[in-house]
Amino acid sequence: MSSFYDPSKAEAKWQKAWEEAGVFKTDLKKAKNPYYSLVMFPYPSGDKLHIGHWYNYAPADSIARFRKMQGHDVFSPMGFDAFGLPAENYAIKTGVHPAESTKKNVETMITQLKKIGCMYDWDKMVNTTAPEYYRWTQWLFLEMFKNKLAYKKKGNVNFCPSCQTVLANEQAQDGKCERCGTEIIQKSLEQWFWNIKKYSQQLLDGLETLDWPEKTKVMQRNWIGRNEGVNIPSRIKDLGDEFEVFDSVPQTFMAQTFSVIAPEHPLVEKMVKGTKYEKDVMAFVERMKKLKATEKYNFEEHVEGIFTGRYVEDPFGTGDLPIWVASFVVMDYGTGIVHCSAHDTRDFAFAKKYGIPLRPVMFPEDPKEAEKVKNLEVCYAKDPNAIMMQPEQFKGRRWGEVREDVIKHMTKTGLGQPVVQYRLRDWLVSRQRYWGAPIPIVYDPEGKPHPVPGEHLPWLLPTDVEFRPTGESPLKLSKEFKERTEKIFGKGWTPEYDTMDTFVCSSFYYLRYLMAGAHPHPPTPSPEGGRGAVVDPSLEKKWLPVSMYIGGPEHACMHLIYARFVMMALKDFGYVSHEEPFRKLVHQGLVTHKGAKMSKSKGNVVSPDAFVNEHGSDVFRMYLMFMGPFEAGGDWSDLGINGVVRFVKRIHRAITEKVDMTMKSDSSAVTTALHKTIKKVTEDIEAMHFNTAISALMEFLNLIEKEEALSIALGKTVALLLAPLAPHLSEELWSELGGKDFAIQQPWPKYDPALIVEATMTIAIQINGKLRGDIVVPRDATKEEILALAKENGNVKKYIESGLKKEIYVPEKLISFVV
RNA sequence: GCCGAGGUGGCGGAAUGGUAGACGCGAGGGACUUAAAAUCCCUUAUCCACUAACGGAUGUGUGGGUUCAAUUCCCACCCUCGGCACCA
Repeated sequence: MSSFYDPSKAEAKWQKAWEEAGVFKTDLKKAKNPYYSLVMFPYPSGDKLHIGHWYNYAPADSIARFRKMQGHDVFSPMGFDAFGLPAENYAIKTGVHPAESTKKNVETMITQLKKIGCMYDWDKMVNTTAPEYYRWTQWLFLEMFKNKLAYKKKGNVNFCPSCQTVLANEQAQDGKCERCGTEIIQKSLEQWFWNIKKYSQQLLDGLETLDWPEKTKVMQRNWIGRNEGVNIPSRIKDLGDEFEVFDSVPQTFMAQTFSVIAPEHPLVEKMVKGTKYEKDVMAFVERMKKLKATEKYNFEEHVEGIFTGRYVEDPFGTGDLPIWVASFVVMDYGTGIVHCSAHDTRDFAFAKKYGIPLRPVMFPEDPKEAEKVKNLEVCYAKDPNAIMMQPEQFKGRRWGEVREDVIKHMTKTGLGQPVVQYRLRDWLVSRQRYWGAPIPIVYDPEGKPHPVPGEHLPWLLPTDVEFRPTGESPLKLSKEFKERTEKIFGKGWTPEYDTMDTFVCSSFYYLRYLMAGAHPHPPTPSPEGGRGAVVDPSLEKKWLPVSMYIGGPEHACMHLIYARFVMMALKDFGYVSHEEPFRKLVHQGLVTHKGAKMSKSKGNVVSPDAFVNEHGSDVFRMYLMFMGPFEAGGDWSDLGINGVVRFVKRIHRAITEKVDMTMKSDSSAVTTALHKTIKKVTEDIEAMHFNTAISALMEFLNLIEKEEALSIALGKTVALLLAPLAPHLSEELWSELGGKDFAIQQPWPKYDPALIVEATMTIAIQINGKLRGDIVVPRDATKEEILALAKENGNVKKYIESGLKKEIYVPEKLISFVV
């Protein structure tokens, strides 16, 4: 046995050996005890793998390996979310076609990924840009269309002036483009939407069944934004138009003295047409539209409005409500028109600004404060102890307890009816970009949309286009695309020129992994055009939901909500049996450097390559895991990695030099420590506390280094304990110790609970809560014996001389004396 | 503003009511070496005392509280990070 360990040689050797033996290939059909280990698949960028990739994939692989050794049939696939803007932007700059650069990037990335040494089953790879894949992205669109969940609508949509495309609501984060950070503007465009809103309640309810981080669930709940209230039937005086108005705080409905309507509301024009208000109101509406279209709309700077001259006809018997157009009303929430009262801070401020009358209906107990409310000096809102004055039958009751009764009252008298509103908006799926899956829709000469029939799928992305961001889809520039459409459908027919949001591609990829070999690389069109089912129902039933999904928290309200929606829709369409795709979800933390997020502009990016080339994958991935708790991330240190470099060298040396074939067993102290270590490492990996699992192994190493010789059984157990964390080192030790097959194919070591009990125990002694000494006693000592021994302790003795008030014994841990 | 997570040595962190600082980095000292690297051994929260040996005080963002005992539980506040934010 050699005590010198060369990671670069050993790692290449074992990666090759694993691949040749096919140890990570999963027979999806035959598997008995399935464990689906999934990581968020990467975008194949031209850059090398960064620390974020390693920090996601390596620990995920550790868990997968751990499960495999525990007897699961682990399926751990890898693929590429390869449609998207970077390749297109690269094409604009260099003229290299996105298909070409993507293909090249995928190839380099596969080589890099293989160096991590993860247990991926490469036969099951997917690539979203392969026609065999996007055929299913298009199929999904058609299913949505067929089931009336896809529709085209004109409306104000988020537009990124830099990416020159519209964006979904989820992708406009803090008013900025999720991709490039440019401020979003509003544009009125006709776009394709998917009706995710229909699944609001189901998306909310499903969260209860999931083993996900609570903060992610909270984020999704907030994003869905369930809100209970009443809908108040209302009518415009003289015009007779009827509509409903949502009110989530119905207790104060009697206080409502005016109404506000969104500038883009279609009723506005009708209300003012031919009246003296028309010119000013429509000018205001135009100004609002322009404002939103040119800059990030800041509501605090722009609380403004204008009177329409119209009224809501006396909804509560308190008089007509003047209707104002107001900048702050959201068109997409409720009905785009709201009744306003003195008991809402924004309504109050608006009324004050324009001198609109207010009428408070509840007051604080303190007469002085109540006077202020009466005189409209302050806005009084949402105080549970407020005393109601109106309506008459609720007089004297508290605002905080009257809600349900008011709703009942309104329902009974026809003033309103209970209703639930959600903040979630429909998913805008069209993009005015080239490098995406074409929307499989064609228009007849009248402009009516028709689905592209299944036999024409994949509806190929044309190649004869120029890459120019114009705000319109580049597909318009393709001659072939137009000709193809006319040839198939007839003269005057035109294709849809927009492509799909890449989040559509990633909303079902976990199903396509199960379709073994469906996406060969490089992609080669199969004679059947990749037909079949989106997923084999028996495999879906067996392998879903995903056992463990690991990825960044930034997807909480994007990918993770879209994928859930798509799965629910597919279940309703009858293609899958589960409605939730990911049973357990874990987010990896962020690896920072010098306290800041790594970025090219800050110049603090750490590239894994130099470290991996020098020390190997095992060291690099173990250091990432050792840095801190997995879900918390950590700050990278160039020096800190030395600890793990030493650990790998030392443990290899200790095992290879000290294991003695003739030794039958180890000392009882070493055996106890070994079993304690097995227990700790098992529990810590289970809980994804990799940092403490590694410390436990380091502690154990510190102990065995002091031994003259070790048994072979101990050596083999150590090799196996290392398998999830340092898989190559583990194989090296396993084979050097004469282990059969691969370490990764062995069962996970078990500990013997009887062996972790030590013969003696150390009892700490506290006097008035302060540690004053400790005693070592035999494990079978009684409480009385221990207390007596403690009182004899030299240092303790002088404290308890002054008189003992109380003594507390915590079994096996400590004694607390109170004097 | 609202929601969530967090604040522990020089640094990364450990401990979730029971010996605070495991494990590692860094630093200081020593051994080996002609020398250096590597490796190994000792020390390492702060302050005081002692240094022949034994000790003592303070200490987990701040201020209170509960308890024999609090990093851990409760109350108030400060700070950092993440998310949401005209949603009637």
